[in-house]
Amino acid sequence: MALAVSSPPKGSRAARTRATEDRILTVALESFGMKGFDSVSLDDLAADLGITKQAILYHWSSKRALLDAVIDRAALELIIEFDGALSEEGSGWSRVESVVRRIFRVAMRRPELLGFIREISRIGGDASLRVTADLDPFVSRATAYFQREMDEGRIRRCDPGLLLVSAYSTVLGAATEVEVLRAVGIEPTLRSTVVRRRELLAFLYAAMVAPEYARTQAPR
Amino acid sequence: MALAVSSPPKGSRAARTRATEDRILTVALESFGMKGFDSVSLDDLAADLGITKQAILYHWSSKRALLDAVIDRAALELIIEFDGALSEEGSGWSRVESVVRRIFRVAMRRPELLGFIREISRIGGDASLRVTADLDPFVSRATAYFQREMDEGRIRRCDPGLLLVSAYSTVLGAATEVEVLRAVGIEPTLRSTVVRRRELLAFLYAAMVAPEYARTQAPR
DNA sequence: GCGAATGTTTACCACTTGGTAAGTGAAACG
DNA sequence: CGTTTCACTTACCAAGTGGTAAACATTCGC
Repeated sequence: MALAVSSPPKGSRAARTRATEDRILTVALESFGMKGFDSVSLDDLAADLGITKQAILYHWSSKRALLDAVIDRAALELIIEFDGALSEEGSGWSRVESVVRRIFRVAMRRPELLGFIREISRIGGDASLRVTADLDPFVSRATAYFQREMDEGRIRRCDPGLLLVSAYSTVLGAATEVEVLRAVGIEPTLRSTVVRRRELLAFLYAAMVAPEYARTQAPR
Repeated sequence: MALAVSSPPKGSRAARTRATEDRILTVALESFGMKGFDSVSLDDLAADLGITKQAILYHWSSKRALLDAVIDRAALELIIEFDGALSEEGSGWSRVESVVRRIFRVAMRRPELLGFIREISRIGGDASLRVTADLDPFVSRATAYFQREMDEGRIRRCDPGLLLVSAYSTVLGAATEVEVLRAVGIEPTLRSTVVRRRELLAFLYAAMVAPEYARTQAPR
């Protein structure tokens, strides 16, 4: 499926180069995230882009180098998607809720992004180290936020890192494990997604919010 | 890494055939689960087994047919690992706790099994349908169990299917997302795993157990 | 306007992929 | 004991893999 008909190139040479690399990274992220790194050949990518594989290898010296670039891109997009939520107004539960809603939105609209992170986890090695390094500032911000909320008694006290992992994998799972959902008889329609998000928020609310604080706040 | 030196074959011919197919399925499950279906070639598998790729193709007509067999094997092993926990003594929280402990044990000792299920979810299509069908009886039992516990007021009332998915992906995530754990600063040692399991049980307890029932039971 | 840098293509290459065909040695069977 | 069946190997093959070399076209600096 050649998405791009070779359109008349516009702008300065540098701009066009940037645009091409951008398109390659976008399509690569989508393909790697949905099908897996090894399942996508450079020829596949090139065909989707309407160019030849050697054009890709001109911009990155190897498939592996391209992967590194895609990792950086994915980390950047993840941070853009989620970091804002940590800076939003509101405190305690309302901010957690906004993060969850954002993850659901991403899972619905950009499943390849979350799939890609999972794929990188599986590849392991240098790739994992790279995404870990890329995401480190964001993770620090998130854990610090949790720590603060715990100190102020709005969130049940526990290990902030583990809380982050639990919340992450719970939301990611409920949002992305379509086949598992099917197995338990939940067809992934838009309506069912809304229901799932609501129930998941209740689940997380019960798990995270400190009981004393909960009494002063309505769950939703 | 040839695991098996070609040992002197023992037993009847039928028995040896069964043993060979068993070894192939075991190694295939491990490799597919850890590296992904497309990342493992038949030559790789054969090398690990100390046989030739054509020996594999003798038992299954194609790589895809082998995958189907591995799916059935994985589903069977999953059911063996977990179904027992549903039949164990105890009720309410104690039984949930035993299932969680079992998943953690599997995630620690057989990471390839859970990784394989996730890989199948990603492959989608017929493969997903097959594992879904294989696991259906178990899923029915599990949801029925949750339903019963809710009816008797021991578990917070909600959609049993979603509860299953949430619990599944939470535990699976905390148990298997090693790279994510590393990203938040938790090195996956044995000791940290024990800590994580304890915290996760508290997390699940808060999320699942009905408040009225909780007052009559100690969390651990 | 011209040579040089740049982005892309065509033409290859060595190697790996899943899969086929034919042969081989040992066990099963009469 | 002979032969037939079975589990497996050796010998291939066409298609696809990541990657290289060189030719080519466009745009930039001058």
